[in-house]
Amino acid sequence: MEKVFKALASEPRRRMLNHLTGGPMTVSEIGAHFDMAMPSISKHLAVLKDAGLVQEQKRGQFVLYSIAADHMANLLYGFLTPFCPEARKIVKDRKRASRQTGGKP
Amino acid sequence: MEKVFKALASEPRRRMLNHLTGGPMTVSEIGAHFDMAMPSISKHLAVLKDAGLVQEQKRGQFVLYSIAADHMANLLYGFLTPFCPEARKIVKDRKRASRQTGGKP
DNA sequence: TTCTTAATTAGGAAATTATCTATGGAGAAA
DNA sequence: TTTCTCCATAGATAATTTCCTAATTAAGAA
Repeated sequence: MEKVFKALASEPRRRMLNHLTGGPMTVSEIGAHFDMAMPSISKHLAVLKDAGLVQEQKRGQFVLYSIAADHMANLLYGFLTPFCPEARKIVKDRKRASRQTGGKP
Repeated sequence: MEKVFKALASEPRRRMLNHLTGGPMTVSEIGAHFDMAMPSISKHLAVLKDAGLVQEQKRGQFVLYSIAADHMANLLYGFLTPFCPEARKIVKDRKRASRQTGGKP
């Protein structure tokens, strides 16, 4: 949770996640939406990856990043469980759905 | 969202929220669970309050803090909506339930 | 091979955050 | 009133985060 919330505690990183909802993107494509040097983009993506919020996939000389929306949802629902009883049910339902669609529970 | 995630990006603050699930507590009561000077406790609570994750209530010379679990859940479900379609339904259901129980939508 | 593009790593400056001690203020108790 | 308790604020310092430029690695293209 530490890494997750630290990763989300940055506006550029949250914007990157939003961009990635449109599908996988290369580092340059993502960077095109930001007024920031490329190494900074790369580092932000590394933080998101370290938190498990995105995945990377090398494609020749490119690196494609994609969002790990399911994992992010599981983490946040899990965090909410102690505070919000309904979250427990959501987590359970998600696990069941995941089993049926082939994800490991 | 910036303030919320920055507030949650701290282990002591997340622990404080967990302690508060047991009900309202004074600053000293909360601080008793931490090896930290009182002003630091006070500051962490101020950060949580600024993010809307707790409420404070003065009681004589004491200050009672309590968790704003509903607000926290609404914020996180709202954040998840663009990434996780089911979150939208949850937000909608919560709004409906809130209207029925007297919360303003 | 040599050149170009894509991305990361390295190093350092500036801003933010966390923590402490010391102090201040408001309410209860003596 | 004076004193004590609870809590917040102020100021200083150490640690962390963010961002840049420069250099490096890796893959394609010429």
